[in-house]
Amino acid sequence: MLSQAEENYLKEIYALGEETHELLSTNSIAKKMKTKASSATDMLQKLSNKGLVDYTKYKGARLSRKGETIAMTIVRKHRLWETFLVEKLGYNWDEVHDIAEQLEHIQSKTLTNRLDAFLEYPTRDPHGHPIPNINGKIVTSESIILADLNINEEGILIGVKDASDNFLKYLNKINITIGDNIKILDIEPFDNSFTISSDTKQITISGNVAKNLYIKNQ
Amino acid sequence: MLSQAEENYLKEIYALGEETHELLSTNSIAKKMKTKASSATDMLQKLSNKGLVDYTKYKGARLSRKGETIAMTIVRKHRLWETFLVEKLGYNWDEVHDIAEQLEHIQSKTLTNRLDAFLEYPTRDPHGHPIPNINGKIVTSESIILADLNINEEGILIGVKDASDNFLKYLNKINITIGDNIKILDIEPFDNSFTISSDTKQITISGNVAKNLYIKNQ
DNA sequence: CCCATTTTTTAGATAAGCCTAAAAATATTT
DNA sequence: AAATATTTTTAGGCTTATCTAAAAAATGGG
Ligand SMILES: [Mn+2]
Ligand SMILES: [Mn+2]
Ligand SMILES: [Mn+2]
Ligand SMILES: [Mn+2]
Repeated sequence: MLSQAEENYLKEIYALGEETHELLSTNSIAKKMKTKASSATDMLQKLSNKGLVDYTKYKGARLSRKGETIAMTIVRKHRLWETFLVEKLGYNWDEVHDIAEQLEHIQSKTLTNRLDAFLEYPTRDPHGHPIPNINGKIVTSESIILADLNINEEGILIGVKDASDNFLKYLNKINITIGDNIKILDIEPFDNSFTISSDTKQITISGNVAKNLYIKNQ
Repeated sequence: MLSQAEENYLKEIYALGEETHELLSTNSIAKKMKTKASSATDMLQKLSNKGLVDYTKYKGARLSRKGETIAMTIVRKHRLWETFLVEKLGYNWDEVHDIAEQLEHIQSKTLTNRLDAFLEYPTRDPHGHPIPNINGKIVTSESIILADLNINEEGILIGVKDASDNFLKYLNKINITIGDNIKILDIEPFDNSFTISSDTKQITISGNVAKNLYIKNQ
């Protein structure tokens, strides 16, 4: 059985490496864990001894097959609990992360799957992030980044890349939610900002914001 | 913020002292925590420094006012989560303790109360144990022990005192559940066993079992 | 390719929570 | 009331996860 600290490391190493699957630097892992590089080194050595990461001194680390499997179970639990908190307890999408951060560590062979069933097998969490299934596999429709759309193209907002408090609160403020139909009206080459219509309203968002919105690939 | 270990101690000290409110010996606390007396001493010193127990070296300990308040919030969480697991996720009453043992430590100002509302403010958990309300107060109808009833008296089973796996599985086996209408048919003075009718069926239980069943005081 | 800078690892400390063994206090017997 | 037994505390160790400071390795500009 892994400690909460070990599980948190595995999950964040997964998040960091998800896209590139490259070796990750000790520093990048330490930063993600909000800790010091020396602490990250300690943990990488421990996880390496347990066969959960492939780690070479001074080179970097990535999850092993076994480590990735465990990381997926934690991601699954995190996202299912977030879904529970929003769907069943009425929380907002910007309120659930810290609670799920704790709930993801509950150890029970059956709990996760019963929760999954209770929620009727959701495929995405409140931030639109895909929920791994019981086998740890992600099976969801592909998505693209809003910033990659051209003028006059449109699609449904299915998720956010950055799920930080600040970003979610910003989206609340400009009244953009998952499920909105978004159409690109204009792209300003000068600052790369996007003018979009979302359902009825029309707004302008920065290129940075546009890079953090996932649109259903249709 | 208290550690899980500290919270577990407070909760078990509460459970031990609930009835008598007497000073508790280090040994009794150690036994309840399934740990060594020296470890219990360490913890009692720490809790005493934090003002959560009143502790006198070589004499014993009891919860302080402040410690009891905290203990009640943990008991509340434990029992609400057990109720959730049975009512919403379909667990049996003998399967939920270990999971609730973990869930009771989730820290969130709002979660417990939202869960309470979601469950429609239950007053008893799946074992019939009273659930403290948002103010930490227990407000439930009084109950008496089945063993205190006389021949021909009857009442509704509202809870069990011992909620151990073994006892719950025994009750499953003899088909006794909370809500059953139980009537005392005979009490055998020789071994203090009780012959009872529970709904339609008629069975004999030991005096020990009878001492662990709570009947609604009517 | 060398030297300075940056990154990473190691060394040594600390705090929590547990342990065993020994010492101290208390309780029980005779 | 002494001797013995039991209970409780203390002393000292271990593990996990963190930190700071120092050492070692890697990197990159000239
Ligand atoms: Mn976490
Ligand atoms: Mn999420
Ligand atoms: Mn617990
Ligand atoms: Mn219970």
